[in-house]
Amino acid sequence: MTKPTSIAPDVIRSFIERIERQEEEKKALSEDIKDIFAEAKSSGFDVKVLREIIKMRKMEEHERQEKEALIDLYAHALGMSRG
Amino acid sequence: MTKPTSIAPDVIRSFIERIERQEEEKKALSEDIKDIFAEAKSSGFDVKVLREIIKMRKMEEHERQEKEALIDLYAHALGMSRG
Amino acid sequence: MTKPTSIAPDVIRSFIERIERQEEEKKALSEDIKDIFAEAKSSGFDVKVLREIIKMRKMEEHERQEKEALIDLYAHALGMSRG
Amino acid sequence: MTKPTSIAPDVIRSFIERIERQEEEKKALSEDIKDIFAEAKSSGFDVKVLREIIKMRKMEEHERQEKEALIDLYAHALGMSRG
DNA sequence: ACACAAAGTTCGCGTC
DNA sequence: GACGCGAACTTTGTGT
Repeated sequence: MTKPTSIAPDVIRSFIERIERQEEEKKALSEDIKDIFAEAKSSGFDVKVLREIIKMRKMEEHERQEKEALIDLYAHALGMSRG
Repeated sequence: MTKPTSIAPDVIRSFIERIERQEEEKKALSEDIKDIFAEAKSSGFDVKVLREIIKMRKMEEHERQEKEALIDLYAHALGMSRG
Repeated sequence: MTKPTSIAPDVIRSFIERIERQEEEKKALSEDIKDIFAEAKSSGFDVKVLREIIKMRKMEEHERQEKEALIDLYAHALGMSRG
Repeated sequence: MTKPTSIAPDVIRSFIERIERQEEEKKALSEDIKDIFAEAKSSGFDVKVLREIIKMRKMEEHERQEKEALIDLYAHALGMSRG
């Protein structure tokens, strides 16, 4: 068996390119979102208000998840299992 | 009137020391909090559960504030002022 | 023609949901990227170094684009077109 | 003698409120620091540079402490005490 | 020691 | 064009 002479340039390149591809897609999505806000604005909506609403909806979702987590935690602390 | 020959070493020193003092206090508070958790633990409480409860209370407070912000935002968007 | 009774709840809902959908996709991509870094790490690569490389490549890309822009500028100034 | 009906609600409440109080103070300090930076900025200082200086001073302090610790270590190893 | 979570810091956009 | 706000990334701390 032969020992590799260096640290696999192909492998590292592959990782980097995969990541860069995903980041490109993320960037595209960010631009899409920006466009939607612009569209909403030109439909007469207040962008700041929209952002605030979206933020609140996200928090509500998050809070719901936290409640679930807390219930689980109590259940375990009390030696109960959920089934 | 005389132009200062350089950038006020005393002034910059003062700013830096004021900031460092506050950061010291912050660090002390972090340690206090750690101690309280340790104390609670040795009183038989589950630290993880405590953290979760505190997190949820914080979120509820935050959510309340967001609702206020949204109401303000709507009020402004609708040309109303809160008096 | 009927006058709308309020400020188009359906329209605002549509905007918000479109945005939320894109944000979900962004989040999914972020997790994908995280996974790739994890995979690279377990292949023996240093994540911090990888990040650094990616950052450098991005800067180089940026510089390349600036050079392109400059060439275009000159080309136009000289009445040339790139074909 | 009466058996407690549950797991000490007052005690847990006390712990939580003590922690929350310390966290409030931490938050207040963070805001103070922010204000000081703002004040420095409006006095013509570059906030980024200030941050960098503070970071360096912190590192130097850290190194100093390590040296102290090393000296202590030697002192103990040699049966000496610092008076 | 590793992974997840939170905090702090930096970057980019919109506004004035 | 500078300022402030909001989002993204990085880094530090915490729990497993």
